[in-house]
Amino acid sequence: MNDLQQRASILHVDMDAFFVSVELLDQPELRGKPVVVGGDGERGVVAAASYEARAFGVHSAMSSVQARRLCPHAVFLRGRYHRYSEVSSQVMAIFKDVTPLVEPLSLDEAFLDVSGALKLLGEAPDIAASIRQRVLDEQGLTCSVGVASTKFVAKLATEAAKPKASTNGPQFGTGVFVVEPEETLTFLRPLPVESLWGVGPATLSKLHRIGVMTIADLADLPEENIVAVLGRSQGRHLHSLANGRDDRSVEPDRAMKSIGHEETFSRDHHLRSTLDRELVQFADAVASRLRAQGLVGRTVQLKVRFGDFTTITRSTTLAVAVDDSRALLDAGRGLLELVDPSQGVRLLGLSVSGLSSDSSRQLTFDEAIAGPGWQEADRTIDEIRARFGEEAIGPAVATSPDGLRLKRRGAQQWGPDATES
DNA sequence: TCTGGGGTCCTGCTACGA
DNA sequence: TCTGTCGTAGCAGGACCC
Repeated sequence: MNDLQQRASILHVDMDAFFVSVELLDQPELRGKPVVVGGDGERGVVAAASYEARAFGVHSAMSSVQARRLCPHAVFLRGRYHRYSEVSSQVMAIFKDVTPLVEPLSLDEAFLDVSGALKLLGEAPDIAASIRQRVLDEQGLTCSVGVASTKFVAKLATEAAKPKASTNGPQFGTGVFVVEPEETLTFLRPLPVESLWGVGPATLSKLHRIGVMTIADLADLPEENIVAVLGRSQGRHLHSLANGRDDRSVEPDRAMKSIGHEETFSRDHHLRSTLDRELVQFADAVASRLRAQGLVGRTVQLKVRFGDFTTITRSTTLAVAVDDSRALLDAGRGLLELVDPSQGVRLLGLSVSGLSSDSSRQLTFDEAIAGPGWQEADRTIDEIRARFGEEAIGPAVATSPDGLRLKRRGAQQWGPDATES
């Protein structure tokens, strides 16, 4: 099968400035103004910037401090992960109405394989246009769509379709950009090599060192030269992409591989006892997400980032897969013992991998003898939260003057609160 | 003036059993 | 009995993505 001869039937849909656009839906008076969504603390980052803010050089992943300096008159909003998640589900539902083959990449992006819908709904570019219209009509949001015969070219095509920021305000994009199979190489070759998915700063500097600046440069080198520089797996992969070859299919049901929670503290912690209190809450957060998804995990990993930004991980694999907060906490505490926090810990994280469905869960020796103690307690907690709300019950260390403050996914997505002490 | 949180994937090393 | 090899699992770190 030659990828270049397939029909263009892969769509990549990307919402335009998604988090900002959702905020503008809820606060229309902010339209036309520079708006930045992200963490508001000293250690926060920008999650999304409106095209008006981008014109001042603000972009996502930039520190909030720097964004404020570049665009002091911008409206800064703290992100609302759950709201974005809710809107995302509605947008994804529109995609799934078109084809069951939808692979979400994040809250605001997905691949769609519409090859099965061509007979019924028309050519892929027409389907792309109708999806854009439906998202606008039903959700009031704009998106850009790339159409191609492979996933990564579709993703690059989306970039070409997107609006661009300028000092005269946002310049509208084409909305849909199509790369027909026979145009693939003409489209790819002039692009800078870092446009390829998987070329980040480290790989880019290796490629620059051997004179590779564009995708054409990479495509024209013998594969073994690239492999010598980047290693077998990455070298072969990028060489294939540069030549327009990508046989990855759209995978609608990708299983989750790990679940974790991590937080950067507003100031460094030097005491193990302080970190332990955080760990209690992380274990509660991770375990409750495991149970909510009917999963159990075996490998527990602790992540520690020190004040100087060096990061270490320590992990352990348990005899049996677990989903209870006590087991996660015990494992996490054992790993924390291996770490000396005296130099100052900036970030702590706890995650679980080696996931499987909880129906395959085995009883531990202790449970088999004494019955499921902590599991029972956790399930009771789940029931109380289901009836009375998430904050109805939680670890004692999570109590604050205004009640419980549980660690939850997205609660601190873009850095610690400005108000946090 | 630094650098979030959620992940995935790959590589290199070590240990271990066959 | 000793030594080498091979596959696999576990662990740590790093690169990358949005």
